[in-house]
Amino acid sequence: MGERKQAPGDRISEAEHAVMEALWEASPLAASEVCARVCAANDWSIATVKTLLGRLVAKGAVGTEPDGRKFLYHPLVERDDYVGGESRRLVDRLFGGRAAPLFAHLAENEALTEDDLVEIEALLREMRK
Amino acid sequence: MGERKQAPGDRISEAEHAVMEALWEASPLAASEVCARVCAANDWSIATVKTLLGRLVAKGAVGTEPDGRKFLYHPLVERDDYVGGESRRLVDRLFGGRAAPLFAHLAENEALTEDDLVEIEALLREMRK
DNA sequence: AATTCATGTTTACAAATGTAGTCATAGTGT
DNA sequence: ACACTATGACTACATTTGTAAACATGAATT
Repeated sequence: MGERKQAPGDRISEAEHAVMEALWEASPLAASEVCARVCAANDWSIATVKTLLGRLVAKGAVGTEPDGRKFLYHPLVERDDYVGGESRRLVDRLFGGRAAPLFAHLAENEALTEDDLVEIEALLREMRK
Repeated sequence: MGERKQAPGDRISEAEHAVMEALWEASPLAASEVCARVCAANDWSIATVKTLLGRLVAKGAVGTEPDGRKFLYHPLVERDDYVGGESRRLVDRLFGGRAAPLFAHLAENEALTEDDLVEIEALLREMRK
């Protein structure tokens, strides 16, 4: 059967997610390199990053490979899976699993740019093909 | 400028959200009535519901009106505002504020039903009008 | 060899969250 | 009047999260 990317209870928290983004953008990275990419934006210290990395490893979302005396970290969860899971959760929780109301909401809130509209139209045509 | 429905730090948690859904569906409700609607589904006791209601009142998301010796609870936050805010947060956090990639994701994961497609197409036409 | 530095590990601690018990109090039934 | 019962308020407590310091260890530098 399918692959289990992550234990179900081990959700990635919001702070952890910022670290994941760094690793998805480039990996493997050392803790210091992750900090270089996220500490300023989030006003974190290296200690915080180390904690978050440790928790992500514990959750099975990040893997390590030794590099000399230190570790390099790399994602074990794919961004697509995470993002898809989170999107799905939101749609399930707020819209009873239906995507159309979400879309309607974004439209109402003017969260849709002209580019979005064009892209979505293209996607729709693609799906209809 | 715009209205501030809720202090920014006072997010509604997931458990609290279930209570809000009950109140959005029908209000005002007594605590026991809320429990009647959510306790079974979430395997909660009345005590849990009372705690959640108390927290929601503290957060300013729910208001009370006395009814004899008890309270009736009603939402102070509109569902549309909550849902819109959460949707926006997700799109911002995961898709850099762009809705199209979210849409693409839902499409990929087959999270879009035929009905969704039809509705979204209609919405698009509406926006183009 | 001694000092410094980077790094992973352990520990810390407050706030939020999930879940619920206890307590005081005010009606209800008898 | 008195025992129950429903109810809101207060208290409780484990877990998760955000944020970080302390510590041990091994490498780098002098």
